[in-house]
Amino acid sequence: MGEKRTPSGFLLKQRAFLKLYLITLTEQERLYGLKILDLLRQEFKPYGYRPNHSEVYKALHDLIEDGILQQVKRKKEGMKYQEVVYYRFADGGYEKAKRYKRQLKAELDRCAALIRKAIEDNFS
Amino acid sequence: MGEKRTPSGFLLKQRAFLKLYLITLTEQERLYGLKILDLLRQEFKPYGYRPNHSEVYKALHDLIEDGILQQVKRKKEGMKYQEVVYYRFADGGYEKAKRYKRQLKAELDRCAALIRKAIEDNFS
DNA sequence: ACATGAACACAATGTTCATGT
DNA sequence: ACATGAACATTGTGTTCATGT
Repeated sequence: MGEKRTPSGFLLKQRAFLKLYLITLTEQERLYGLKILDLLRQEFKPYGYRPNHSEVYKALHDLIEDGILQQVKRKKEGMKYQEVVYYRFADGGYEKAKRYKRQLKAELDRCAALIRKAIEDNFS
Repeated sequence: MGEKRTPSGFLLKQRAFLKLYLITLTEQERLYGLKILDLLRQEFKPYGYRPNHSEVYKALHDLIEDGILQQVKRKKEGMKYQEVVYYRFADGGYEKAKRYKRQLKAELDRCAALIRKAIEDNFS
């Protein structure tokens, strides 16, 4: 019945990948949802990856649920009325963020190794 | 509405990854479904990846639909009665296989680059 | 028990709709 | 038009069931 589904451990999921970037972006500059989306699309364009807006929002919401980020509603630069949602680390969130990043580093290394192996095994 | 779903172009899918290995295994040794599964699980164990039997069968069936492989039902080594399903390249399948592998090589290179970038962007 | 395969169920993620500025 | 978010739909994949040796 309500059994857990055990992942097979293939490559990391897009959601986790985005969460990692969102944490790093929060460490660096203050941005809001759609601006982040623009930025990521530009960054990844040469890599053929174009995330969509929902994934970014869902990743942000995940990070809130994880207790890592919190929202800050602010007036958009220059705009009088339009309010947008910026993010900063929640109380104790920075520690959690560092832990999450450590995990993801291991995951990325694992994925890199898996792909390297596939290239060796199939193209040598 | 029967609209197509455009993939965002994140990492490659498990199915494609397995199809690549199945082609290469077909070039090398004659194996059947569950033996292939055993082999792959052993190979990937150090990488934390453990495919399940359904994915392997689905990948094999995909390759048949693609016109790349065909089934050969044969008695299992030593066994008198048990028939198992081996695979070989279908007519013209080897050419298709080479084309598929070329594509996958590009995909794997792309994924490797994406992961390398993520490591640089988030851990430097 | 091993082997193959289909059916089913849940998870990941892309698309559309709703709401407001 | 931009921005946020939820709802919905489809794909990807893990689990279970069916059938036969």
